Amino acid sequence: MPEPLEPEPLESVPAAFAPHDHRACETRVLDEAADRLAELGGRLTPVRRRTLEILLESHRAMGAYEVLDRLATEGFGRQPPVAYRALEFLVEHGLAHRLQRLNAFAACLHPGRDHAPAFLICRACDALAELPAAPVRAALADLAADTGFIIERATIEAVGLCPVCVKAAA
Amino acid sequence: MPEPLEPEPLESVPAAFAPHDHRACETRVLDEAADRLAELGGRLTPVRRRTLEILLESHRAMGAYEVLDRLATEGFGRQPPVAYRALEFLVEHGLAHRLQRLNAFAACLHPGRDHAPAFLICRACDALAELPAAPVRAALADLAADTGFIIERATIEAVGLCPVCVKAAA
DNA sequence: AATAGAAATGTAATAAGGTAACACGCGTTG
DNA sequence: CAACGCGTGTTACCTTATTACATTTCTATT
Repeated sequence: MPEPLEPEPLESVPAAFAPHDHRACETRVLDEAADRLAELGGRLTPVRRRTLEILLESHRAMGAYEVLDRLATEGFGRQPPVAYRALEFLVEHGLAHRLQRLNAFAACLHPGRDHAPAFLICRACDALAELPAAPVRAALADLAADTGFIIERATIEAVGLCPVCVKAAA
Repeated sequence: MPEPLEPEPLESVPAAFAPHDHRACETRVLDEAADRLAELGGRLTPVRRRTLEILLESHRAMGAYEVLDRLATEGFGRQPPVAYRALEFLVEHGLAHRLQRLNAFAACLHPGRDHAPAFLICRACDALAELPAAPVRAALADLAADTGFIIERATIEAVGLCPVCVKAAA
């Protein structure tokens, strides 16, 4: 049964992996994005806004060219830089993430100040969950500290099966 | 994969970040590779062996096309699949790693020991260190377990400055 | 030794991902 | 009104990776 939606759910099961009111999800993120850009000074132009909406339509990571196709059919430019620039803008302003493993992008569901999540990617349904990764990063920082290496950015991405697909497989 | 793990002679500063007898380093890995393949049944053919040697020549991650150029000038095929297949073989047999963040490959310096290391990549000198990542993975597994997600593979890569370049910068 | 089948190697062709360089239009602002 | 920065669009090109298929080499039998 669909779970009731709480205002600020500290999801023990990320929303990506469970049925939820996705419309609300989108709206919330778009609102937050506007706020955030007001603070930071960035402009949420039509292409950029549409790009974010496209990313938000599913809990999936999308390739730049997939986004581009969508933009092109909606009357925006059809050359790669159009998508890359919009995506880069979103990433720079903390509104989207870039997933290295997939060479793909996803909307950021929790735009916030210092925000460096880990990702869980379901290989069966492509669902993508964004987890607070503080403990993981701490562990990594510990290791690195011993070596004298200074971490500037770290990528933590896991591929596997989400709860839904685990059940489906059984 | 479930292999007896010898006590790891873990350098507190990975060899990649410090001067060391690299010739010995190469020889050791090549020997271990041969052993490992004898067990597993893989064949270390000329292209494959040469590919591993090329990766071993530096503590860096190399692009597939960089490897391919080397192979081609040495008389092997000059089409991409030549390099990709050899690299894929090495990765499958635990003799090399694929770095997602860089779209690149590196020789595995500890074949058979820690099959799932974390990587530290120096953005200044491209040095690459391979660290046992058990604690990091444990932390990640913890997070994932709460969600019911089953991790099959995880990528943990950090970019920053190695000790040598930190000093150089100062 | 002969040979069928599997494994490995090679090729060409193309897909997918990404960047550089430049032109135009639009709002600010001096 | 310039002059400017910024955003958007374009063309052209580069890098990375895969598909499909032909050929050679190994290996395990007879």
